[in-house]
Amino acid sequence: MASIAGRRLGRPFFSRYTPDVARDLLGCVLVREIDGKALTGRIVEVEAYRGSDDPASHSYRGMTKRNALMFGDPGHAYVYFSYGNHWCLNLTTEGRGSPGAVLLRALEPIEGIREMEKRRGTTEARNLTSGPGKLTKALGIDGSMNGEDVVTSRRLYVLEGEVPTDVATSSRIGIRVGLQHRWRYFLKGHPNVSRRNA
DNA sequence: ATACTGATGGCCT
DNA sequence: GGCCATCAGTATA
Repeated sequence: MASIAGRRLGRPFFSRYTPDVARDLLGCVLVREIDGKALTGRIVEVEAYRGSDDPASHSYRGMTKRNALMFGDPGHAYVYFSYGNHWCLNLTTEGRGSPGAVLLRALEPIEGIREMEKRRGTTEARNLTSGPGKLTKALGIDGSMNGEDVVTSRRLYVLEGEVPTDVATSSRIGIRVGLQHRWRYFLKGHPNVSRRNA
């Protein structure tokens, strides 16, 4: 395995303006250790959600039981259940009281591909982790990971990667409000992003 | 290629 | 009760 992965991302990385954190997560490597195996993937698509004036963000209507992690310390996993079927993984950002999180939308599988195929029930490489619900299923991430501190955790963390050269932005996907913010960041033309166009 | 739709459950009004 | 930060399948072209 080529050593494209470096140090673990620390608290200061996540303690910044959410769109900046989102963009800088591209190229980094998400690591999930489960059952003695490492499942890893390069982050190729993310979205930023933040503040009380972004109607697309869970934090828009103030703190609730579900979204409390967005208001808490940066560098924690915020995992929520979506559409009755899927788990979505976010990493919290900014500082205590300034709500924000980055939704991880797609990975390029690196390590543990066989295991991911088993968990996803497909061997189609392009389809393995090309969506927020798909990547959590491939990596065995569910509500039990909610609140995990990715700065200290041994089960879930992020390593520095190569800084990508071809980053594109767009409106966020699957929402009907807050479209003015171009807070989706992805690697242009990458085969594992969740949508080919836009 | 795009378009729709059922599955399925928690959250919020 | 309505609305989702989704996905896989089916239908239509």
